[in-house]
This record gives sequence, C-alpha cells and structure tokens, in this order.
Amino acid sequence: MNLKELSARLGLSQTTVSRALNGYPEVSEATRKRVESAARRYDYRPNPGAKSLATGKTMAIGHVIPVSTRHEIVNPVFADFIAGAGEVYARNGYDMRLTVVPDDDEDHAYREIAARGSVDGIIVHGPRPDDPRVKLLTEIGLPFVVHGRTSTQDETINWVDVNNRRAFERATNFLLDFGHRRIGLVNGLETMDFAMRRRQGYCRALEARGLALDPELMAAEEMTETSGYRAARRMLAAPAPPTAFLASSIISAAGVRRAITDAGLVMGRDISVVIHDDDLGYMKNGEDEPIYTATRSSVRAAGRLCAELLLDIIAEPGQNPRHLLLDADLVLGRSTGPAPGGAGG
Amino acid sequence: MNLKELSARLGLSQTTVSRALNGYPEVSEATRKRVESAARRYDYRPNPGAKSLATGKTMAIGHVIPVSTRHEIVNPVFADFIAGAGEVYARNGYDMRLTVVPDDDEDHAYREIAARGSVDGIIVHGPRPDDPRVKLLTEIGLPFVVHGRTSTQDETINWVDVNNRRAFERATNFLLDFGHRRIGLVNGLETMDFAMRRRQGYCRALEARGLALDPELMAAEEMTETSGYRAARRMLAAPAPPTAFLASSIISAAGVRRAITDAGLVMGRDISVVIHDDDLGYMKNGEDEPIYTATRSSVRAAGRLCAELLLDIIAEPGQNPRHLLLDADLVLGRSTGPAPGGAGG
DNA sequence: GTGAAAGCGCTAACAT
DNA sequence: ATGTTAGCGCTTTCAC
Repeated sequence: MNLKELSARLGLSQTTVSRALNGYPEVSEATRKRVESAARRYDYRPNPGAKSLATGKTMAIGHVIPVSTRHEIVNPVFADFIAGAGEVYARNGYDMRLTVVPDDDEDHAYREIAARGSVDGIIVHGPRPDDPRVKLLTEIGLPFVVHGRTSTQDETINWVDVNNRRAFERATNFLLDFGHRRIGLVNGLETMDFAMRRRQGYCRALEARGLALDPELMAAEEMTETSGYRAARRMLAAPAPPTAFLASSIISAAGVRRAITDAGLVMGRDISVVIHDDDLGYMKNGEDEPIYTATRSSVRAAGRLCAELLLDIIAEPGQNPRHLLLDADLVLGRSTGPAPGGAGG
Repeated sequence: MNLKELSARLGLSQTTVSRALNGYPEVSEATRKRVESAARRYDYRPNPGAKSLATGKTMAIGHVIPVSTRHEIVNPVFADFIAGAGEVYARNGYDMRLTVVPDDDEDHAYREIAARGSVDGIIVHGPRPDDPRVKLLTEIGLPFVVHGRTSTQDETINWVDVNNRRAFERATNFLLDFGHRRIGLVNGLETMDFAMRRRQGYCRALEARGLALDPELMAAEEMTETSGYRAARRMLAAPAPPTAFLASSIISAAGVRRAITDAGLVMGRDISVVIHDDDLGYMKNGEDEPIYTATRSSVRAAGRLCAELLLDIIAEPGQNPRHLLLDADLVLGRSTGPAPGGAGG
C-alpha cells in the first residue's frame, strides 16, 4: 500500500493524505481522523527511500564498529551500548545502521558512509587520542557524537564519557585502604583514550600516598582472556607478587581469575580482585548479590545518552559542543577484602 | 556529487553513465573507463534512497535484537555474530539495519519492518520452539534465515545452527569419563530451542550410562550472573553436591565461578567446570593457552554463514530450504579434571 | 553505443 | 482546507 493507492481509496489527493499523516496543521480534524484510520486499516507505511529522497533526511544513524583484524574478539559492551541507543532511535522513528570495519581501514569506511549519505549522523566508538576521524567528520559536516574522548580535540566536539580516571583512582584507593600495597593493573591498550585515563587514575592514587610506581605491576595489552592471563601470571610469578588486581575489563578479568586459580590462590582470601566491567567505568554489583563482576546497565545508559544527544544535534544544529561526563558507580563485592596478613611485599 | 552532475561533467547522458557504472554490456569500454575514473575522482556514490526507489531493492538486511525487559542484559554473543554478518554485507554492498525491541513485542517489530519495506531480508535471532515469527515472515514473503532452530517448522525454512545436543552430550561424556557422577547443569531458559537441546544432550549422556537424572542438578534460568550464582550455590549446598558443572553460557558461568569460590573450593582441583561460551555450541580454548573460558570466534563464523545464506536466497529465490548444522568443537581446559578422590556421590 | 523520457513514492511550493 | 505540480536521484524502457 502506497500513498497513491491510499489517497485514491480515500478520494483525496496525495498531498492532503501526506499532510494529514505528517501532522501538518492545515488539515481539518475530520479528514485527519479519516486518513489516520484508513492508514491503520491498510497498514500503510511510507516508503523510507522515497521519503528520504524527497526530504533529504534519511532518518537513520550510523554506528561504525571497529573489529580487530588480529583477534576474533569484539568488545562485548557494544551489544549493551547498541541496545541503549536502539531504544532511543526506535522511540524517535530513527533507523540504526551498523557498519563493521576491520580496525585498519576505518577512515575509508567513514568516507564511504559520508559520501553515500545514507545516515543523518554518526556515533563514533572507541576513540583514540587525537583521533583522525574527528577531523574527517568535521570536514564532511556530518553530525556526530563520540562515545569516549580523544584527549586533544574534546573542546570542540560532542561527547559522552565516563570519568575513567576518577573511577580507577577510587578503585585503587579502596584497595589501598584495605591495606594493599602491591596492586596489579591489568589494563587495555593504552593507545585507547579510556585506558590511558584509567592508568592515570591508578597512578595518581598511588602517588598521592607516596607509593612508588612499579612498571612490573602495570600491564597494558589487548583486552582478551589470553592477555589477562599472561599479565596476571607474569605478575604472580615475580619475586614480589601483587596482593590485589585491578582488571580493566570483564574479558581480561577472566584470564586474571584463571591465573590466580592456577597459582593455587583463592580470590577474596589470598588475593583481591576488582573488575571494571566496561569502558564506561561502572563497577557495580547487584546490591543484594555477592557477585563481583559488574553489571553492564551503565553502558546501556550511555548508549541512550549518546543517541539522545545526537538526535538533538540533528534537530537543532549549530549549538555549542556539549559534553557529558558520567560519574561511575563503584560498588565492591566480596572478592575485595583486606590484604592477606603478612603478605604485600 | 550526483548522477546528473557527473554526467554533465562528462558530457554524457545520465543513462549512459548509470549503465557504465552498473556494468551493463552495451557501453563501450572506452566510455566505461572514462566514466569510472571520473566517478572515482569526484567521489561519486549513488544515493541509496533513490536507487532503492528505482530498483525496488534496498540493499539492506535487517537484524532484530530482542532485549530483555526484565534484565539489563544483552546476550554478548550478538556482538560477534553481528561482526561476522557485517563482514559479509560489506563485501557485497549491503547495509545492516538493527532494530532493538523489548522481547515482549517482537511480533509488532517484524510487521513494522515488513510493512516499511526497508530491508530485502531478515535474520531471525533466538528462535523459540514453534516460533510465531516464522509463520509471520513466511506470510509476508520476506526472505529470512534463522540463527538456531524452532523444533517444529525446521523442514520448511532456512536455518544455521550448531549441534547443541551433541555438544552437550559430548561435554557430559567427557566429565563422566573423568569419573564425575554428579554433574550440575546450569542451563539457560528451556523455552529457548538451543537450551532445550542442550539439556537433551546432557540427559542422553547420563542415561546412556544408566545414571539417574537428578532434577536438583538441572537448573534452567535466564543466562545472567545472578542466576548462575544462585543455581550453583543451591546445588553446592545440597546434601550431595555436584563434583562438576556444565555451564551454558559465559555469563552465567561467572556466577558459577563465584559460587564455587564462595564455597571455598578451587576449580580444577576440587571441582570441574566446563563452560559453553555461546549459543553456537563451541567449547574451545586457544590450543596452547590454559584459559578455560571459550573463544567466541565460532559465533562470528555463524554470522558469516547466515549472512551468506541469506544473500544467496535473495539472489536466487525459490530454492529448497537449506540447513547448516555446524559441528561444535570441544576442547577442555585445565579446570576439567578427574573427579576429586572419594567424591562423586 | 548513446540518449530522451517516464516513473519509482514521497514532500513541498504554489495555487485555489 | 484541499489540490496541482514539480522534483528529489536513480533505473529502465524505448528510440535512434
């Protein structure tokens, strides 16, 4: 069923029907009611292609998901983020388009998307310090919101981020308060902005207490089980092993746990672990549940916020850049306890 | 840059340029070369809306992601599946459109998508036994491939699935071979087809050895950390606790591990755990890595296969339904070992 | 081998 | 308050 047919059935012009359906004021209420009910009855939906051709708006938002060329790993928090954003799009009649690109030719992907003009805006995932995509998108003039920050260009662009530095500073402080002095940081690649900030938070907490930074206790690798395992194992095998771990992702944490088990240690008794669930900085338990891995609801919230911000920008362009810095919850589970007696190097 | 401008610059008609770009044979090679190079130079991309309007094809595939209304949880394997499918789409000039829907009005979402006609085909995720969506899509006539099976309508539709039953039968057999007699199954909701098959495999293995099925050792709940924790804790607290666990997902396994740690047990020494990473039936370690949680590369492969099958169906409709039953790898890690001496109930 | 013209389904001036 | 008309950018007869 298309406009032509529908309007023929109603004995009206396409124009009137279109206006009635799109909420234009010059249509009489009676006609509008009649049109709306007919549209419902015939299950009429405007053809999106035709609509976008006529209006110049596509009513679609693009998400570019970089996929590692070296590992078969996709950051699982994308799923939650997407869920949050998708909710907002659905509510506002927008479509979500996903483009999966090998992480070595993202640039090309963005150009492609922009040239095709199949979206009204873009969400940028996983920004790196001084990210070239920002320049590219600004040049092109395509509205965008960055999920995370780029360190250097943040004044001029729209972004939503979590206070990663503070989150890790607080987490480190908690462990320090418990008496831990050797805390192993199992971080993601510090070419990623969020990972860099996390290390800064960790270091700042240690430095504030006059503790030396031990490079042996700081790993920065891909957030995979294997990397987490290797890093934790290496640290545990050292002459002065850590009494606590601060893991930067739920995935590498799996490796950390395995290394701990391999070493014959019991978490929460011999050693503490705080897991940061995702790149949004939440460390949260279900309050009444002694589960120490984090919920990921926060990522979903971030997805929603990014999407809302972007739609707002599209609706009202030319505003000043807006920034949302979310504060991360930090709820420790049972696996974080006092430092083992006598241990701690 | 659009067709009109491009053809004007070339001094050719839109027709010729369009033909040249779309590989029609009646264009002279000289012209084609000239057109192609100009298109490249001016970074020309056909407007997808206009193209779809003219051809009736949208060059887009829809994925509907059901999101739990009760839990803030999105199955993280979606990310990997999407990555695999996205690869295929990119290679073939297709777009991927995601629709996130609360899991209580999926039906409506499918109708909506079909009516709007904004996709050429659909991938159905998370099928349930006797899934109504199959009937719906068949009626509508929209090509689709199901990731998983529906138990009852599988003869007539296209699907890609993993042999879940066999995977769990084998996993159970491995544990039985190690001497385990009480194996706790922490399964997902058995209203999902894959979960149902998994239990069947588990039961079949036990029955083949004449072992009684103990309902206390079979949990079937949402695949969340909390559920996994509760189930494992309950089983461990029982008079005759399990000596091994078979967990149906990486998420609920996190809860299982926590329960084990809480009980003062050490995995791989006091108790064995086999984790099934996703709804594709792979239980695999990196061969040289003693990490016992699974890689998820398999899901990505399934995403690729689903997408390829769907594009094939779209290109050549009216074929007989095709079914891909992938065989799951099963590689045990160190956490699965002999039953603890004297234990085993 | 190339071009002119119609039309895909819709919106938006411009009438009336 | 409703209708007429042109046009969004492309493909596709049909003519030459």
